[in-house]
Amino acid sequence: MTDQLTTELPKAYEAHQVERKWYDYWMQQGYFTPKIDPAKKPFVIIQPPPNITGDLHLGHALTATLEDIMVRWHRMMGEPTLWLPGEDHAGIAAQVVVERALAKEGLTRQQIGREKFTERMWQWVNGCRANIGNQHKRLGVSCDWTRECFTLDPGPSRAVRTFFVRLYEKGLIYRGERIINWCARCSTALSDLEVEHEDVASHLWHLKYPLEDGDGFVIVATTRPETMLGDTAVAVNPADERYKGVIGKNVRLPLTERVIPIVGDASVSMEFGTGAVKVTPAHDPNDFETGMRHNLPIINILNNDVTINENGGKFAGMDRFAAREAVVAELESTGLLEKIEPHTHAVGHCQRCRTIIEPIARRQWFVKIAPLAEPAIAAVKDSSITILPERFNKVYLNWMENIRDWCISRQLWWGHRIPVWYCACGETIVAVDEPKVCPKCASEQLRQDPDVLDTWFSSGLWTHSTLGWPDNTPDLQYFYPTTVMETAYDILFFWVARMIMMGIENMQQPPFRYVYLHGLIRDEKGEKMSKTKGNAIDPLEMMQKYGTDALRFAIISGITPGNDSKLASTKLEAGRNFANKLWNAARFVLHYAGDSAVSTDINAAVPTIEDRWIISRLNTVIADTSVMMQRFEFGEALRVIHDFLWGEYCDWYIELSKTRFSDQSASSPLPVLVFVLDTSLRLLHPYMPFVTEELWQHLNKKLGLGLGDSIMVAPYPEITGQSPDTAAEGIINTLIEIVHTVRNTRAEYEVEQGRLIDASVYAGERAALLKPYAAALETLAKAKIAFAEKRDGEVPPQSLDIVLQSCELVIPMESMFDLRAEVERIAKEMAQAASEIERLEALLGDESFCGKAPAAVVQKQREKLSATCERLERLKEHNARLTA
RNA sequence: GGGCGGUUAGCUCAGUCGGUUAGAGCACCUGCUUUACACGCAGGGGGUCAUAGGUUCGAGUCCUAUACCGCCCACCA
Repeated sequence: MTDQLTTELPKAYEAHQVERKWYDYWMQQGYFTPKIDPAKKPFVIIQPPPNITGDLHLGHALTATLEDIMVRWHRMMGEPTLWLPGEDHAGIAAQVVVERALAKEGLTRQQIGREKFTERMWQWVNGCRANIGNQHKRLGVSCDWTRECFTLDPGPSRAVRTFFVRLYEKGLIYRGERIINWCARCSTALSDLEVEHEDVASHLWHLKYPLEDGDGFVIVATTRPETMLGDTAVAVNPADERYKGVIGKNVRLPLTERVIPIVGDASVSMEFGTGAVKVTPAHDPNDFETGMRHNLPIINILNNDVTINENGGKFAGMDRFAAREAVVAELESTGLLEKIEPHTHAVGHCQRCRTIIEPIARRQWFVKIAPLAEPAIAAVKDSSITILPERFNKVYLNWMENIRDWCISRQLWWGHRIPVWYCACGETIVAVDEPKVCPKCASEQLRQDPDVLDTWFSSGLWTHSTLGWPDNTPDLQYFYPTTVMETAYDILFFWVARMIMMGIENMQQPPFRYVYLHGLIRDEKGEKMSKTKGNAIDPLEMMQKYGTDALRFAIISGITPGNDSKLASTKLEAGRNFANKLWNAARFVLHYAGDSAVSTDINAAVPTIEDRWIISRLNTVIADTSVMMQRFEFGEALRVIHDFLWGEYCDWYIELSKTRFSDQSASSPLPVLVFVLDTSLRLLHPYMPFVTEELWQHLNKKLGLGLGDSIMVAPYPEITGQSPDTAAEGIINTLIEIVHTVRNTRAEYEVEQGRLIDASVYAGERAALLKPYAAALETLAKAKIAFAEKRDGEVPPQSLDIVLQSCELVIPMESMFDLRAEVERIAKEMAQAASEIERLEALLGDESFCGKAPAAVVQKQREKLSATCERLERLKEHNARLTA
């Protein structure tokens, strides 16, 4: 250990000089890996695996810090603590990143082919994972790197295939033609969650469809006129009087001249548009359902690149939006466009590339989710899982209770390949391991489904696939279910909900006890940070500039569960300043301790009142922060520790200790100074691991405390002795009040800095206990104070008599300044002020001045007058007190 | 259309079970080369807790409306 510590502490804390050193030390010692102890209940967090799409951002830093706080705290409490790190292959998001890199070389993934593309993906993964790992390490995360996982590792991949096969065998995975969300840019289907709706100002086109029998028109309203090329019916509400007679008749669909029926369907709203709706089963989820009910044909009019296909007749080959214009133009020229109304509606966009989504009926793989949702709903309702903050219960339940089947197949090249093989004989084989021959016809010509699974399909298994599932490993037995799932609220549905469903399905019990949802970090203006907007704050830069502990302080302080926060540089400065404050407090202690060993047995000597006070306060802080941390109120707990260390330990206890050091006869404050510092450092360690370790090691080593090898495995503080010590707190509060009052008075009366003020304090039975602090008061308040129980007789003339909460303070004014000189000075100043007022009044009474001078100048003189009048009043009051 | 959150000092935010005089950081003003720290010390100014009602001995906190800001969900074309 000796070589780890510099002998002389520099004047300011230099974060980057100590951080790397301690992280390496912790790693070498193997502190991050828990020991399985069947007698103890473990504390477990599975880290939300960052996407391998680039650098870590502040959101990751927040996640990592919150989890590290919990993990370090529980580890110090002696619980076997596992924090399991990993990374997510991130399906579409990562594929987009590499496709962009390819595009810079003028290539597309199609040009290089699936195999080469996958190779490129793996190259990217290897670089990116190493990078993410290093960035996490800089943040100080104490996770168990020996158990690090990647979603595409063999273990988790087998878990994915196993889960797929089991669900398929239970009939909960099926393949079918349904309306899916198609992204033309990504060329894949997406789940409903991956579509982001955004209001777009558009139009409602009213189209005239001629009745086949030549007797007028039915007018339909649509926001996507080009889809009329795929219409296979018109629907009206059977209760709608306007359309009573037309149900069962046919219309001639313009442009295509197909004859399609008019059907009655109760789902049609009579209030919206014209009450008649065109039915396009291939391109609208509603219409798809209507089509099923009425047995309508499904005519898909779009190619994968969302150009119109051969079903669109002469519009074939046109882009969807060009086709829209062309269709409208042609309808207009044939008199079949009734009108165009402005209309704002929500349009779906691809979450990853912002391309407008097209609903298309396609054959895809789906999870029948309602049976999985049912126990997941129950788990939250019966509080097997507690979601924090509580309000997200409602959000969760509302989504789960209205959940729709989940489209899990993606037409991508990056991800877990769907474990399904097809044989030319028509057989479909669903298996965990690749089949060699067709079980039906023994053919070896098997073709695997080309699609991959939604990336969240594997993420959902993460709580148990990382622990060895489907094998019943010792890790799985011991660490499942995990304790806390800590993540941002924006992936409640994507991830948390699915983990709950899959965890219960596979393990028969929920995957975690608590869900703690944190908010998003925004920039100084409150805007969401993003690389494209250029307002993203890079956590690495911040750590470089302010230190890791300062960054951790900045992102934790002032936050509350589930609420967004803003990060400004002032917060980072506050964190850095706090680290430096601690650093110097420790320097003070170490300086006075010298090189000799110090006892921290605070019961060895008779404690002074301030000793009892600081220990009582420390105990209260331990008790309060313990409750707060159990409630996940880390921002508040950090503030309490900060305020104690700065506002009580440094401002008062250290200041009081100075007089004890200078007084040979006084008892040494060192045992308590060291005890409280050691305890506070341990209390703070989960929040600011580096500076606390560095200082604790100095204390431990230099003072020969024998506390252990590292603060991170030292015990988390617990209350010692009786608490609170109200008697001691009362005395010290009185002392503090006296100091504040004298300082206020000094400032108010503009007493010169060095002048020693005389005062008497009448404090009842506390007087005797306060007396020993007379020397301290001379330093802290620059006042020579005589203590007595109570005042006998009147307050002497020309004295201030100040009644405080717990005592009375009398200050003869002649001790603050030379009375006669002060009276003279006041008289002179009063005369000056009076003549100034006279002059100003005359000036302002002069009509020619007020009339001709610029308004601003007049105003200025008026302000000067009122200020001088106020000053004169104050001088008069002062004078009255002096001559009373 | 449904749901949620926010509104507290100039700024960013805390505020626990409803309980004395509503807090912090930053900014601002005044004064300090006090031998741990100027990344500091001491002192100071600054609040109708969005608005209107209500419950209560007592409301920033609970209830009911309203306004503004933000977010989530949603297949009326």
